[in-house]
Amino acid sequence: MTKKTSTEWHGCPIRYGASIFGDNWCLLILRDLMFKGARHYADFLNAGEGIASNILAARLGRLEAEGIITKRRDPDHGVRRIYLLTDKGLGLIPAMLEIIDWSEAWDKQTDVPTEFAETLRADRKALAQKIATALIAAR
Amino acid sequence: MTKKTSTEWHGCPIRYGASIFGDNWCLLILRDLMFKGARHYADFLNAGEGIASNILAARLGRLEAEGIITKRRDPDHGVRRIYLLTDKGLGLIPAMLEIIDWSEAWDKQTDVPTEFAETLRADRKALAQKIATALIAAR
DNA sequence: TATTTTACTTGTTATTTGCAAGTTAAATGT
DNA sequence: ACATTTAACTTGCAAATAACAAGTAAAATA
Repeated sequence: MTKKTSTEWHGCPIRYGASIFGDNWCLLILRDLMFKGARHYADFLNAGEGIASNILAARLGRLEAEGIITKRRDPDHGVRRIYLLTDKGLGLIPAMLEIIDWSEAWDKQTDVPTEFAETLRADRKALAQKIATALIAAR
Repeated sequence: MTKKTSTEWHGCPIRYGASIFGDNWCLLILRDLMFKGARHYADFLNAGEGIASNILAARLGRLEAEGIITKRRDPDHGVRRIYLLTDKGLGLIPAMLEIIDWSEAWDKQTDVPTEFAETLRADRKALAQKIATALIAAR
């Protein structure tokens, strides 16, 4: 990737979106934050995807730098840090839901829980809102 | 990434979606196919992002292997190949629109044409359908 | 005060990317 | 008919990134 920093970079929404979505590990971290209740470093490490510790640190740093997540001390356990989605991060929920819907539709091995799939089909916007509300409440 | 090919891989829609969305170049190729009328190898090469020829070939191969695009001879010019989105590929339009909307909302440098942005806000589903229909007609 | 928990770093090796140049097949020009 | 050009790749190599194993530091717990 060269210095497209002047013309194309600025202005293209996919180009910008790709800076977060165009990364395997970022997507999985966001998934864990949105749908699996992950909050701590160890939650991501042990999510079962086999991310390496240094890569995880790098990605969390990138997401934080982009303003998609925040890091704070865990009041219950000072050495722990809690990672949370910012409003900007919550804004990615609809895109994630579309990906889920697409995978469910086209990948035979994908298996979304029936209730989730139904709610998704019935009213995406409402589901996105519901998930966001729950995550905000858990802040 | 280790051999999660057996357990987690199967079943998780984000994990599957990440195989396409979790790649910078795939996203940009899809963008060019959906919104920029790209059809030939050279169109992607010269899209202004600076993708290397070998990487482009690898990504087109991956997308084809995943059933997201098809490759065919250009009847007007036998050495040329035409790359087209399959129905599965068209199914990614809604997810792309969400990413566009998100970037427009959160990135200051992103600048989506007003008309497009308005249509997007007004009725995403209709816009997705309209784009898909146009692409099918151009097949 | 010694051990453990938790979030990282560091060093090394393997894999992937990016770049420059080359190859092949079909079209076009002379 | 033959040489040149066009278009889609391939190949080889250097540079960047990721994966793996191990280690460190600060706060909690025993």
